[in-house]
Parts: sequence; C-alpha cells; structure tokens
Amino acid sequence: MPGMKNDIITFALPISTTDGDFVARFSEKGLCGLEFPGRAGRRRNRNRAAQLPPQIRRWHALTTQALKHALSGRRPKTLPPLDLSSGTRFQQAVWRALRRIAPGRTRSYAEVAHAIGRVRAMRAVGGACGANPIPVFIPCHRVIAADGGLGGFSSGLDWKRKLLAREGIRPQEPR
DNA sequence: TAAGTGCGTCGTT
DNA sequence: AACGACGCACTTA
Repeated sequence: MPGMKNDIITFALPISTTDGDFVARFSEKGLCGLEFPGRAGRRRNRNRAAQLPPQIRRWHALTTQALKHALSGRRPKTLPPLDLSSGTRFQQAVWRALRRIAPGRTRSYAEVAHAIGRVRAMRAVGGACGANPIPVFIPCHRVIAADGGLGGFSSGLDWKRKLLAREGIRPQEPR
C-alpha cells in the first residue's frame, strides 16, 4: 500500500560459538546486526537456506570466523562490509570512533566524545553506544566510565566483563 | 576514602 | 518535554 515503509529484507543467520548461539543479520549492504545468545529479537527476516544469495553466504562465513577471533580477544582479519545505515549521523560518528579503539584498550565516554569533536556530548555518546547494532565488532564494550568503572552495557554487564576479560582487561567492579 | 546528591550537557524519541 | 551505558563538584560519614 502507498506510504508503507520500505520493506527492507534482511537475513538472520545463527552463528554457533563456544559462548552460545549468536544471530547475525545481513542486509543487501552487509552485516547490519549482531545479537548475543538468547537475545534474538523478533525482526523481519527471510532466510530459507536454499534461496540464500551467495553473497550473504560469503558474509556469513566471514562473520563466523571473525566472531570467533573477536571472542578470543583478537582482532578479526577480515570483516564483511558493515551496514550502519540505521544510525543517525551522530551515532555513526561514534561508531566509527569506537572502531578505532584497539583490542585490549579502553576509552571513557568522555574520551570518545572528544574524539568526535563533541567534547560535552559524553552522555549522548553513551546513548549511541546503547544503539550500537553490531556489538563486539563495533567494540562498545571498550568504553568504560571515566572513574574506571564498568559503565553500562545493553546486552548485560556480564558480556561486557567477559569481552574485556578476553582482551586481558579487568576493570574495577563496583562493590 | 567511599558513597551519595545535584546539575550541566546534548542527542534522541 | 523527558530521559539516559556521563562527568564533575561537593557533601557526609
């Protein structure tokens, strides 16, 4: 019907790891989402294995390998293209900045704000981190509070702790 | 020191 | 107009 939102087709494919079954989402532009085990949200998707476009298959294979690397705390060699078109300009700027944080390193929300030239938007940076559609690969888990605390994590602080630990980081825990 | 309160700031809904 | 995955100054114990 007229006025209907563009019906973006995405493919949701599982990725089994020793940490559980993740779900990767692909659009025609690339990887557009990653969900932690047990958090598969209901979303539009078409993924009859038989009619999977070759390109999606390729991206899925790449993502699978990359995820295993990332989960072991190492930088993935190759990633599929990332489709970040769901984000606002500000969010995309934040996400780009996050990708420049090396494994094993952390930044405070304020430092990220500074990195994108919005010194005072540290709080908004937190919001953009929460809107990150591709955690792990876009390492929002490396953003912690200025006082060394963990800060937050949409998918659960346990995951944030685990991801950081895999990279050799053990931030101070609130008691 | 540690813990709690108040408030400026700013992107998003 | 309200709400945060913040940060900082300041107060109390």
